Amino acid sequence: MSISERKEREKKEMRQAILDAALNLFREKGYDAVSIRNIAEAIEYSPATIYLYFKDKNEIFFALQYEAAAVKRDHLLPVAQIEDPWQRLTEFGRRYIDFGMKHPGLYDLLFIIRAPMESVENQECWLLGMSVHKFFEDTVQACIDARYFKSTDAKTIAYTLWCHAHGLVSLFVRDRMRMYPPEERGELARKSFAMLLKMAETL
Amino acid sequence: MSISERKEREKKEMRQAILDAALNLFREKGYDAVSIRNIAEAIEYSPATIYLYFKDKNEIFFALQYEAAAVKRDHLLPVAQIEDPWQRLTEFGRRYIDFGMKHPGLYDLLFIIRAPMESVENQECWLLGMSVHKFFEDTVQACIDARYFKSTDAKTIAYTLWCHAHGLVSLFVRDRMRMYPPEERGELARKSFAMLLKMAETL
DNA sequence: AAATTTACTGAACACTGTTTAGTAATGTCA
DNA sequence: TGACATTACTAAACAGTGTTCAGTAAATTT
Repeated sequence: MSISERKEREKKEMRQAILDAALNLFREKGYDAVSIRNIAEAIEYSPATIYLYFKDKNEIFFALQYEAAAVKRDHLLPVAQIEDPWQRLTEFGRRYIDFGMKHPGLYDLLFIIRAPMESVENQECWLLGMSVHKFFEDTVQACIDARYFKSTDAKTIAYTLWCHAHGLVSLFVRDRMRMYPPEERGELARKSFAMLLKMAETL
Repeated sequence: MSISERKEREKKEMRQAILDAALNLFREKGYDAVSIRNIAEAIEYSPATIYLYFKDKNEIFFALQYEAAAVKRDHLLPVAQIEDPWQRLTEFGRRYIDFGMKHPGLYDLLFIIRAPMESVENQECWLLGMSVHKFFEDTVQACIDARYFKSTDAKTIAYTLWCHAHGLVSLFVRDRMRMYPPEERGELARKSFAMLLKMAETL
């Protein structure tokens, strides 16, 4: 059955080609500014062809969101190797912010864009994101167990750290740091992260 | 010149009617989901009429952004009455978060939606926002002067506090707290704000 | 009363997401 | 090999979008 195998492979390639083109366009112009016709033109097929591979424009979005979640996981999970929980937590935070800065388009996709949460694709994405979030909360708990924190409220600690990191990245990604000169922004973010760590040590 | 006065008044009323209708629709359905035709229908005029009062759809957005900035200022600036800088700062933070929770549509308009920043309307909005931000940074500086903080890096402290508050609000506004049961979210946000204040005391 | 200015609109243009009917090529099987 | 079925794709259409413009009817000025 080599023929049907080739067909299936080609189908996957086509699907991926659509996703690649879509991601490039989304990153350049944003989700709403990209039309199905734009994507179709980029892959040199008719708009209707896209609908043979994706139910609608949303489903393309969901598939990309899943890809973004996978990239994020791969960016973060290497820290699982770090034994010391406090070091693991700080490196996790550093990498979380680094992911957002390096892939603003993906971060947008995952945490900022207003998106309906329905499809199967998206449920997988959700589960993936949840597992990373659980790893994060577990690391906070490990810090508590190792007496790095006096507080024992792991959930609130994790959420508070997350708020800071998300706030930092999304102010950056959505260009709400105009009051700070461009060349200072990176430095300010780094200083703020360091300040948060200092503060967190007193928890 | 009572006639021309009436005309000018009517012109302002029409402009405001368009803005009111647009804001209602934007809050219900989001910026992109609202069409000029929807707004026109709401005020019972033809779509073309809208263009006599606004250059394009973006300019309606800018005008609303300015209104949002004014609402935010009115929500926050009463704390200027509070003498003690630390109390002033904490109440400012509480109100900032409160504003975001109470007016998610306006918060979105101001800090999340990807928006080109060009028009005159928008420049006024920017100046308004800057003045509130300056008040915030001044309050942090006042806390430093009153020895509430050991650190003297007002800018980084202000930015760090802002990151947390913005992260907290925007995770809420953009519905990224699904891992926490709905009835716990408010409580978690309150706890996190309290935790940040506790941490900030050690700065 | 005539001329001008104002406020508004219908209809069009080029775009959007999506559906449908149809085509041309490929794969299957007698 | 020839007939049939499936696959992969598309042109064209539908209803929607932001926006423009020629035209109109009413209000105001002369």
